[in-house]
Amino acid sequence: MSTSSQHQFRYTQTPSKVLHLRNLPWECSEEELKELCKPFGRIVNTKCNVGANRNQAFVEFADLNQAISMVSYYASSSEPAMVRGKTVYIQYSNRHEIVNNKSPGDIPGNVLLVTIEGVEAGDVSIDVIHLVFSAFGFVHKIATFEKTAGFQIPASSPCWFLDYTNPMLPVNYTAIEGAVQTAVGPDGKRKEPESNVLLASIENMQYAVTVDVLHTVFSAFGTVQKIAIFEKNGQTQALIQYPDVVTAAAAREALEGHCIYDGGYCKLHLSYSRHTDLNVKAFSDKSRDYTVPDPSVLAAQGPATGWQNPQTAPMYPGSATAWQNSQTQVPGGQVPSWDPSLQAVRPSYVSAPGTFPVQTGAVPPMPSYAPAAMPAASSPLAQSSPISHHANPMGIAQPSGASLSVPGSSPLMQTSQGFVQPNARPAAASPAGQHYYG
DNA sequence: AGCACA
Repeated sequence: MSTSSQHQFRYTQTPSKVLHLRNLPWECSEEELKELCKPFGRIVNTKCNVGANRNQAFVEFADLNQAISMVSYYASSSEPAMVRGKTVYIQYSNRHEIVNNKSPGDIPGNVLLVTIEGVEAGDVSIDVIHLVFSAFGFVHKIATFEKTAGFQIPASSPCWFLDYTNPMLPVNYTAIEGAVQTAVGPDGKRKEPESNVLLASIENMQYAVTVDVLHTVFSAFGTVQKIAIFEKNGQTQALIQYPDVVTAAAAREALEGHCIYDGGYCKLHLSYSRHTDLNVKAFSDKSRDYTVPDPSVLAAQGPATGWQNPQTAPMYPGSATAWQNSQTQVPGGQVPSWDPSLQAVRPSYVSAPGTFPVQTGAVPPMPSYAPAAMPAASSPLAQSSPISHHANPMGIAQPSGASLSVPGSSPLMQTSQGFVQPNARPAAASPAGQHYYG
């Protein structure tokens, strides 16, 4: 036995600003502690619920004399110190300050642990969580998991993770899209739920696939709200957000397995993302949010009428409108306000999404616009020629305006010419929040 | 009823 432990219980302890209190009622609160001690001085710190029985505590006074006065008082008092009817024994602590080593969960930090009760798994999406907590500031990252037995997150359990801090990727979709596959992996439930957001993997990416290219390709099936491009295991992937599942399903059905360019280049493999609302930088080279009004034309467009609460809109298949499938139809009443104007730039001859001709050789009845009529650098969408597998008159213009000049490449995007004509886009007809390249 | 924290 060491001398220090012998000294631990000595009768005459050196006075300390810190008092050790024992025989407290179980889980004595800090308030109860202060009520007992504050008549003797100013309390600068406490530590409650100490010991296996959680019935000890420490109180630190601002001044040593205050601690001495308390000890002295009760040493000579006929009335012992009491809390909730229990006699409290008070001594000088053998330390001279309280160090508050709180339990991990009590340490103020920049990461909150949120427990959501009374919901089924997946009822509260990461998007909703993001929305809620964004009200108080920038949310850097979110990880969700199910706590079943124990407190550890098993490596095999689903753990949805979003990173909002990557400057290149406003959202680290790499992680979450990867998590989807492991989540539904081994137990046979590989069925991915439909989503209004498509995950596109681009194989054999011989040529650059830009946001603009993707926008053009995927706009053939409806309004593309947001796009995010990222790298995953050296492969380029992209997320394409539609307003609803129906449109996304149509696009997926039509585009799956097809190539953006002739010759098997930039082959698309499409699946459903777990996302319903992407959090992307509105104008970056790797992402685009078409629901955010282009600042350069915002003034001319008036108030934005984009999806202000987009994460809920695509959630209900019942609200899916018919116009995506029947593009000549006037949209129904539940269509957002910008939709009717969309019809103005959506020609009736664009075939239904299901028959969207990609590299299949099915040539739609499209007018042949003169490529020369198009501003050379105005838009990467500018595929004015009809479907042709023989030549790509302009190539896919890069954002810089330079042409790719890919011989023999015939991009998918040609079918989009009908409703996105850079040289004929009516300013008023462009749906609000749908300003493509201002 | 007798000293946290590492």
